[in-house]
Amino acid sequence: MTAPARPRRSDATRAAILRAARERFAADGYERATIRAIAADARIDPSMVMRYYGSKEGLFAAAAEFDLRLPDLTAVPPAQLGEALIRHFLARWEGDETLVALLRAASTNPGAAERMRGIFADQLAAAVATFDSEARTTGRRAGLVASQILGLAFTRYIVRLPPMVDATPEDLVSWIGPTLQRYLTGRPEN
Amino acid sequence: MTAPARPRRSDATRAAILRAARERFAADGYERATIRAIAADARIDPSMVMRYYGSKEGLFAAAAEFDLRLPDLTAVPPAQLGEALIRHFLARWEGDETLVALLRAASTNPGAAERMRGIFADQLAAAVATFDSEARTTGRRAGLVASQILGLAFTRYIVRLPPMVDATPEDLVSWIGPTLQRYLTGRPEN
DNA sequence: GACAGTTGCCAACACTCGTTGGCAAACACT
DNA sequence: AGTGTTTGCCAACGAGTGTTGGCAACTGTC
Repeated sequence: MTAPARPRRSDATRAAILRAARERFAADGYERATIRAIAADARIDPSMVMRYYGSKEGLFAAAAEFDLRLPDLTAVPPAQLGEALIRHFLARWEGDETLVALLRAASTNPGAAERMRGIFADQLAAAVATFDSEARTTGRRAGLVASQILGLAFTRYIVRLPPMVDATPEDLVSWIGPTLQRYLTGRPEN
Repeated sequence: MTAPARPRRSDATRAAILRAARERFAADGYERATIRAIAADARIDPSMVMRYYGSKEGLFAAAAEFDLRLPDLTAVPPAQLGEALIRHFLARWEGDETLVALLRAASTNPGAAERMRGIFADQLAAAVATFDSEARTTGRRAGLVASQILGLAFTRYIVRLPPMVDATPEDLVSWIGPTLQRYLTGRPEN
């Protein structure tokens, strides 16, 4: 349908806009991140943003494209699933501010919340399903993992609770890894 | 300092504004909740909001006043601390939308984030300190508890992940109670 | 009944926002 | 060289924001 992706001269501008948008959305949330500010960061005119992305919603949709890049969990020893997951998420959060942008925006923007639901329903639940075949419990396990992962991100990157900001990745792995492990493979009330 | 709180005829109006503000802040977040919309809900003129609360920030500060009302944890058997806490939080979330308002606003409003830090640093950490005297670990335990509690609220009330919305309170107690228990009394890597 | 204080509404200000249309320069291609 | 397309900027529109000042109606007190 779309053109065969012939490189355009404006690709650099498009990328600059996207980079600035991710920064602003991550720092300020959806409504406080203005098109004008994003354009200023990218050193172009606000109208260019509209031409290339149609609207603010369109820009956000493009900027919030995200892949959790979950590893193949069937290759992980079952007893180390929790540790592997928390390590993966920590690395993914710190290296890419897209998830922080999505997290901040999801609080106030329905579209962002919908996207967040999609990511955790599709990608995370799918990964859990590779080793937990019981369809009824898969969703719950994925939801519980999401609650702890997003709570970690929320307290560490958004609210910036001092104890969570100061904790080293290893601290977090040793405390939260077992939690995820139980959510993934345990039974309640044990 | 302030007058001896003689009842004013406008107290009902003040209360109506506050109630409408909490609803709007909880539903829409800080920036999307407009003074005009809040005033319309309270069936008064927007200028009244300014007269009684000074500014939008002042209104939010008044609307986000919140007490976790944590019980005396020294009266709880040590082995049931986690369960007691998750039960208390679930009841507190569901019965009062102030915390949802604060949670939503904290994503984008620095003042709200500061308030959230204060609540969890002062009230929660203080409660943990009543049975964990080791000052160095108290903050960490409180932070971990906050991460799971806020993650639960975020996924259940804000993003509305289906598995977390559908879970009954008892489901959540049986899964998350043990997590809090370990954060409160356990050691890492067990 | 006169009068100060309170309660409420109306109209407007100054500003910012997303968004649009037009125009000039740079480019690509023949 | 000439033509159509792409890239970029400028100026502006219309809507919505928090906020302000003034004015009418009501309340309570002497």
